[in-house]
Amino acid sequence: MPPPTPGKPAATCLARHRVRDAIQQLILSGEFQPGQRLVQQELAERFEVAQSVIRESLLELQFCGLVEAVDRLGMFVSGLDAKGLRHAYQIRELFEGLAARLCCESACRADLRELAELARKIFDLASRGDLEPMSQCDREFHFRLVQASGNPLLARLTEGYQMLGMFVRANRDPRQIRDEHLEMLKTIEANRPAAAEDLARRHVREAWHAIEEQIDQGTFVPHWVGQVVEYQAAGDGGAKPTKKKKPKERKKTT
Amino acid sequence: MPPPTPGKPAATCLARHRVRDAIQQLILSGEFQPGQRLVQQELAERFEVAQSVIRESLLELQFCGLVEAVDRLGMFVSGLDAKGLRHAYQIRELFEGLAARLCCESACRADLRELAELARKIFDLASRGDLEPMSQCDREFHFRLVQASGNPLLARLTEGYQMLGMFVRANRDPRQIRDEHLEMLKTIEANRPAAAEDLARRHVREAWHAIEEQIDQGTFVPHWVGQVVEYQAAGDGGAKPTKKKKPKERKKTT
DNA sequence: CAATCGTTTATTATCGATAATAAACTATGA
DNA sequence: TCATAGTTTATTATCGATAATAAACGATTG
Repeated sequence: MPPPTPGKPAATCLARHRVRDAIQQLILSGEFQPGQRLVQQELAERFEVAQSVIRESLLELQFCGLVEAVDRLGMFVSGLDAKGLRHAYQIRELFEGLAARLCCESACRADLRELAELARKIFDLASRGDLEPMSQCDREFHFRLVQASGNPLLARLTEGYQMLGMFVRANRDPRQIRDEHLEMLKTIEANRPAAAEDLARRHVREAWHAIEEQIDQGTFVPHWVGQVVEYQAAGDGGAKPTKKKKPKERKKTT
Repeated sequence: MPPPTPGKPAATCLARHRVRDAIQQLILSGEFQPGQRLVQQELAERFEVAQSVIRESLLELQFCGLVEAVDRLGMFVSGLDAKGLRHAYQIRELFEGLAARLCCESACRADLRELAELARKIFDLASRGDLEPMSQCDREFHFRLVQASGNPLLARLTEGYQMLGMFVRANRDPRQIRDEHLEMLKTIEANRPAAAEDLARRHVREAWHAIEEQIDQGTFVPHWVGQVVEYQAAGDGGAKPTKKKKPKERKKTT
């Protein structure tokens, strides 16, 4: 007769997931910088779990694209270079376009209303200069969009992989962003799939152009940006043992 | 002074990867059927590694989309239903289209020559009725295409996730497949990105239609098909604890 | 001073054992 | 017979320890 052990929180989430989310948070918040090495033992002590739990969490994050693993060498916070971002945006453009198109037949009124609400909120926050909440809202807008698309694989890929580029902030006119969002929604509501797809793709392209400009001007900060959204998804990934990573920053013999 | 231990194979690959590939093979070959439970202990004995190694391998495969995990319950070979396949093909269409488009500026002559070679080989094999090698060749064709696109993220997503749909066989006229492949290549060679993208997308749509027809007729076998290609990539993924899975097939008390 | 080789150390990869949990089973009572 | 509660068992999740490995260090020699 095993009593429910009243002292413990029943139905607790897997430690692996808890730690995964926490580390993700740390990466997105900037506390863990791109390129930084993630030492398993250190993290294990920090989160008070065994090293193997950290391993598994990092594996999940690897597949999210937030960390990269090199066999026998370690795991590192993924870097963010211009080329990688361009590639990510090429794909994001497809995803958002497909999402918008599919939404024409899948999104319900409630979804659209909520999306419009978010579009306005993004504008409000931007007007007030609250950049961080604005970014978060913007991400949520796009997450909701793919969720409303009715293609779970699309949602999983977008959320799971985070599409890398979703976590950098494009420096654009908030008014324009809002208008693009709203027009997209209007087109979806009008049930014009081709037009909606086109608008969504254009929207992503505009974002990319803004980021590209920042990169060219040297004003781009190669940082993950944002807080973890409430979503529930993860990993994938794969080991690319061929890729070499700077193994530096190893402790000296104290 | 640790001598190189001459008895052991130096620079051996991670056990995790070895096992991952082996299990993938077993799934694709059909020995492990969709829906089947993957018991860690069992696999650990079979591959002569610790259970934790199996865990990590399965995690990787989960992110590939080949297995699904349910927290505290186990891992199962992914199922293949009509809806899931449709969603996969929606995305595959985008990916192949983008790949073809990008190839116009990225693919070198050698790539194109090799692709043309493969296109012919696919036809030859199909003519002889060698369906399995044919499927493998076809997959290789599409893998090479995304690799030649010059967008590594695209390649990783396509290969890593295997795009699910890439591992079912569409029942089509081999001649038509060949012609579509070759026309696509010709368009790439002629540097007509928009046309190439369009052709690639159409090609995927055709494949999907063939599969859809098979499904409607009830002649579709819900099986993973194929052998592992030599690629090196992996998962992502994420746990979706909400999803319920048949926990059945548990051993009786012997 | 530069290059090479062995030693040390930090770190990952793997292992075997234990704790936690969910399903299967069994007994009990209406 | 059916439902329900307790027990057992199969299995996963976690832990702590060990083996394997790659970088850092240090001495030795040209």
